[in-house]
Amino acid sequence: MTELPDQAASQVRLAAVRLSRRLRAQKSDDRVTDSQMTVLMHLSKHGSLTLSELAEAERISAPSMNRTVDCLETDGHVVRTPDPVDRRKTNITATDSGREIVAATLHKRNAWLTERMHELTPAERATLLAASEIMDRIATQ
Amino acid sequence: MTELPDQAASQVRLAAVRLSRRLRAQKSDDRVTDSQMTVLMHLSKHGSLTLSELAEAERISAPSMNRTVDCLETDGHVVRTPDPVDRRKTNITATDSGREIVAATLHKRNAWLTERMHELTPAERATLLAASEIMDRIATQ
DNA sequence: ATAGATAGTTAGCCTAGCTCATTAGCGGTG
DNA sequence: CACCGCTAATGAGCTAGGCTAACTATCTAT
Repeated sequence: MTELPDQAASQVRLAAVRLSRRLRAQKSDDRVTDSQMTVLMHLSKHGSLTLSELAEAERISAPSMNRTVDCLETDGHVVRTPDPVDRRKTNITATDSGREIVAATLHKRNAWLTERMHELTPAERATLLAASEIMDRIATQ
Repeated sequence: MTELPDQAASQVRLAAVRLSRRLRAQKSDDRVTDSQMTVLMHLSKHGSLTLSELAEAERISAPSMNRTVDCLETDGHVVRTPDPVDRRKTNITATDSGREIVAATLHKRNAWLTERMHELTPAERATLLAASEIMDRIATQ
């Protein structure tokens, strides 16, 4: 592994891409898309956030996040309220509808992966969980 | 973890999606896109394959794979040759140009992740590598 | 001979990322 | 106080890469 870092990276890359693709294919109902769901989760965890904060949290560009928030706003799952102090900023908050979706959708959304993880050995699950922490650190650093 | 399978799955899901997104953002030159590169790698490893075989290998639909192969063909990196035995089938083969790209691009493509993995401890790298095998198994099962 | 299955393809849709450019508001300096 | 440069949000338009539905050609089995 140390002598073949490229191949190790290649293997990790392929696995991450394939799993992510497979996860997206499991669309499990719903009322919101995957990226919208991520934003709603973030908002119900952290309360009101600005567009830039949301974009940075997911490491995507502000215009990309703007579109996602637009859709959520149109569907009534978030509201934009201008910041009273700095009027350039817009605070984005989940509505009751948005919070309700998070509560209702979370386990449905993860059902496929949860089931797959059930079929693993405890050691494999532990490895996966440990790795997910590392992957997230790499991805958001 | 066993008592909170949804949260474990959620963590793994987020990590996979975020890492995959981050990886895609590292586009590193080039002459081919990410999915084209994956196909070329597959072809140079396994020789001639049909469209369906390629689609199944990556667990995507035939039309999706068809588009990727179209682009590769237009750019001269693969050729389609009708199967002499079963004329419904089309064998897809990498050209010299395609193989050359695989050789030249592999390490560039993984440079970002390779570098990140270098910053990990050996134990973390081992965890990541072990997890990638599990993730790939889940994704392609 | 024909009916059904299979392989590839075309057309058209969707999600979700991006850059570039614009508008509005903020803060500091001549 | 006027202006300049920075920041926040947004609009426009592009791209990659998934999908389904529907068509054609071919094969296979009855």
